[in-house]
Amino acid sequence: MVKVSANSSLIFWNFLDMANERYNPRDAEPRWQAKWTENKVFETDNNDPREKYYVLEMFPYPSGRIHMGHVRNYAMGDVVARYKRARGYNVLHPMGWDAFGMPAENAAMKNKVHPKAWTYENIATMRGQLKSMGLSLDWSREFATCDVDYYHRQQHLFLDFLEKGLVYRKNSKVNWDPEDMTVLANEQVIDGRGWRSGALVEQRELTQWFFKITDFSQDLLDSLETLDQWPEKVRLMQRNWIGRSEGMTIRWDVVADAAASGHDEVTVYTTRPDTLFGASFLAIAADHPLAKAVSEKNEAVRQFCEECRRAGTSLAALETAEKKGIDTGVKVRHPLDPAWELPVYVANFVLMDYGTGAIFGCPSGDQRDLDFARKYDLPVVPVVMPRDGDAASFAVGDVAYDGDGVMINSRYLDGLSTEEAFEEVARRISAQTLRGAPQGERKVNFRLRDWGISRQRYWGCPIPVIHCEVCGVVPVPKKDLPVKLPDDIDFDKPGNPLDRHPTWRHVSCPCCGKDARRETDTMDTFVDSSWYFARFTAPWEKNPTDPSAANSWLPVDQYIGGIEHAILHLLYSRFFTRAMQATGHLDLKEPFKGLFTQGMVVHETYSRGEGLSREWIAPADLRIEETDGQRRAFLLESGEEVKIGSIEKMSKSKKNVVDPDDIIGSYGADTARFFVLSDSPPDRDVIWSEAGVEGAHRFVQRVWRLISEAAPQLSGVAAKPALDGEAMAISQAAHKTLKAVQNDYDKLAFNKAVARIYELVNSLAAPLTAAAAGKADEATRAALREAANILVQLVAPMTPHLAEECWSILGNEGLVATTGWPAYLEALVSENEITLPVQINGKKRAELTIARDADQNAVTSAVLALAPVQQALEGKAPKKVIVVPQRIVNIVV
RNA sequence: GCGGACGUGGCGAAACUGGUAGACGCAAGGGACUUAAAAUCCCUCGCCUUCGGGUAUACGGGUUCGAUCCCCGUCGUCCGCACCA
Repeated sequence: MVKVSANSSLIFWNFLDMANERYNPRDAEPRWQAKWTENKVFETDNNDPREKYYVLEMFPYPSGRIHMGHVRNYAMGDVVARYKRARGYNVLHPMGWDAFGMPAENAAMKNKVHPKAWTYENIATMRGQLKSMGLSLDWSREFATCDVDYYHRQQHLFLDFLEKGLVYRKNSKVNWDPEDMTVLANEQVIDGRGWRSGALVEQRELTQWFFKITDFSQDLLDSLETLDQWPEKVRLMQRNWIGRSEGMTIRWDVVADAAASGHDEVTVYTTRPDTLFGASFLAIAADHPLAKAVSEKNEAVRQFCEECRRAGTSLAALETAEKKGIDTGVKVRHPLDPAWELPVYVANFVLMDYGTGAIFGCPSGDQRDLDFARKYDLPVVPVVMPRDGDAASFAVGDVAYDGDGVMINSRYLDGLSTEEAFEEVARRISAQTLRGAPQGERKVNFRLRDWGISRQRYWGCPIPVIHCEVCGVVPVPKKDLPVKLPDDIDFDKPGNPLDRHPTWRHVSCPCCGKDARRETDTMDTFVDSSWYFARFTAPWEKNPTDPSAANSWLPVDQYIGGIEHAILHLLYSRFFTRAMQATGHLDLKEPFKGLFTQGMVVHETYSRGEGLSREWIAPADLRIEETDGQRRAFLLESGEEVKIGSIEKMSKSKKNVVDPDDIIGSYGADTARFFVLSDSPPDRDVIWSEAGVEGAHRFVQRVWRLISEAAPQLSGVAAKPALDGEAMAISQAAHKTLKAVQNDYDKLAFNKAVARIYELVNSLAAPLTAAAAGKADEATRAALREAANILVQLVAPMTPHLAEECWSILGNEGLVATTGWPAYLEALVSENEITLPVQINGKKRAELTIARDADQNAVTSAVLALAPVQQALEGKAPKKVIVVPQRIVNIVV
């Protein structure tokens, strides 16, 4: 694997007595990294007057070691940072750690290490790994979210949000793991059981802290339009998540009856008021107040509601659950016909936390309502018919019609379109009153819920409030911040260690001075990552931000990270930016101007055995052989053959991981960086393969060999592009590539940049070799020196160490890292003559080389004179000649 | 179920969003150098071919002088949301 040995001295290079050694990244990389650090090349000054550029990659969770996904993510960000720096921007490129969270507590329970020690040790390891990648980061701004200094400012923000009414407390249903005695997030509940304990998860009502993200629902939706440098996919996902719908609320009068205990109306939300005459029942959620009231007197209803609550947890159960309901006995009056009475059911498919927790069922227009109606034998009246339907014969069988169309069976609405009927019903019901208030109103509804941030855990940012029996919930005064996590904790028992700490929670009330207790909930770790990008702009500041620094650096110009954060992290950050604007910490709405979601690093899997006894094998433990096009894998130890399986995301469980340390150790950081950037488009998955890495490494060595061999001949001449003569081809290749690659870098098309650079190296190989042998004249050497410099600058963002090494041996002053981007010469990138493909009837039959600025007539007559064209025309005139300037000529015969 | 994306050689992919399909890399094959190997360099490489050419971008249609690109339909893969009223 390690191929960094010096070349055999037996090899005889007749033209060369030096620089015949292979490039040794283990020597060169640390050397250049030290040089960059020593010169503080990547430390950013907030007072630098140049135009700013903020590039940020999603900061890592300090899990222990970096993985290839990190390498790819950070390599991309680093290319952008180095490229923009060369283009003259004042670049901010910081790094930190998303350091709070469950794994530290799990490690504490399992290995008896303190979460703090575990976390900071991991950070130290990973910082070292990132540094070995040679990333152009401003390490002076580094922080971890578990630093007291950071969460102190987060508590400050919390208090400001609280004061602004953006934080509140309410009862809410949570997933409660009775064994671990903790709340679980939805994604931590698998098939109704806790992901760690395996215990059946219960739904519990707890008082929880919430951020009022719904205050911004409409704005978060509307502003997506302005994020034109975000992937359309992500914007769409956010749009769906916010889930805006336009409809109306309608109040239904309850028919006076002994069964209806204390409820005289039911409010439903609907997006289809036009179908009101097709209504045949109301359905309410099991948690609806009316359902609870009825339950007290009706045992059957109580049991049904109970059943619904139990079934609610697992997704699989929801999918397959039969639509079921139970008649409450309550009847309501139709809002457009007081004589019409409808039954009220409790139904298992109605959700309490969407709309009003109550719906009216229109079986002909909604498949679910139809299934329900058929099951309980409720009327099915078609009220909407497709435009081309026949009113007399139109009927609904087993399939509901939920499209637009023409109203039927709807009295005065008949003949109207669905939109017109919507308007008419909305108008009538809004004008109608029930007990002195309008019976309904137009309402925009959102799927987005407020953000519950309470976590019953230790390793998170403490929520800075105090509960006093007299004064109620009292915010911790800012002067008393930070509320620090206690260090002396034990994880012997399940549950929140803060809760059972002997002294921590006991505190006197800041208002009345009486004994009170601290809030023991800590914040969701998504809070930590919702504003770190703002903190990086002035991490030394005693307030959460320095608004002037935040306003000048933000928004982040290019944010790069995984698609898995398309919704939550990005939505929360967008909310936080708005909330911080409302509280004066910065003044903008959208934190991320450009967003790029990179693909994963995937790898083949290897295994032996079948089913339960299947055992996964790490790639490091085997060797691959190829015979007759068949690839086979064998264990290194025993030689036993194992099965080559599918290509999947690198994961510990499938053991198809490659450790970046191993790759950097044997091939160097440049090879690793270059490989993850080449081949696949950056937003797609890249397949890690040994052959691919070898290829990347060959490229690194090739560049070094070509340049270092020619360097003695080039370092003495001044770089000068050749504008004529033999050497012009060299300068043209370099300048054309320069233009193309900078265009690719602008678009983050790293794979295309790589391809272009390969082409340039291929075309420079022969002249460089000739120059090394002393067979190049002065002009050629000057052109080669210039071309070599350009090549080095082009690769510098991707393989920065190699670039510095080449830069230096070519005799250039200073560092590539601080050298400005070269400018291509227009004269060298535009050709005087172009070759046009000539098609006959759309098939290519000839080529025509002609002056670039030749007019259409000149092109036409030149084309018609071509032999293949003459032949095809057989003396006749062409039917049509299409000349696309600079592109193609097509002759129709 | 709803919404979205994608489908190009043995493989990863290009093709300036209607203009020479397969750049570049990987793998493979042949050759040079070498006692031999590694490294390096050169050549070949979608399929068929009677060597003129024919044919090919999941499949079937359409629009166009011209379609990987636009339109309609079919199949397949992946992703997001999911009882949303």
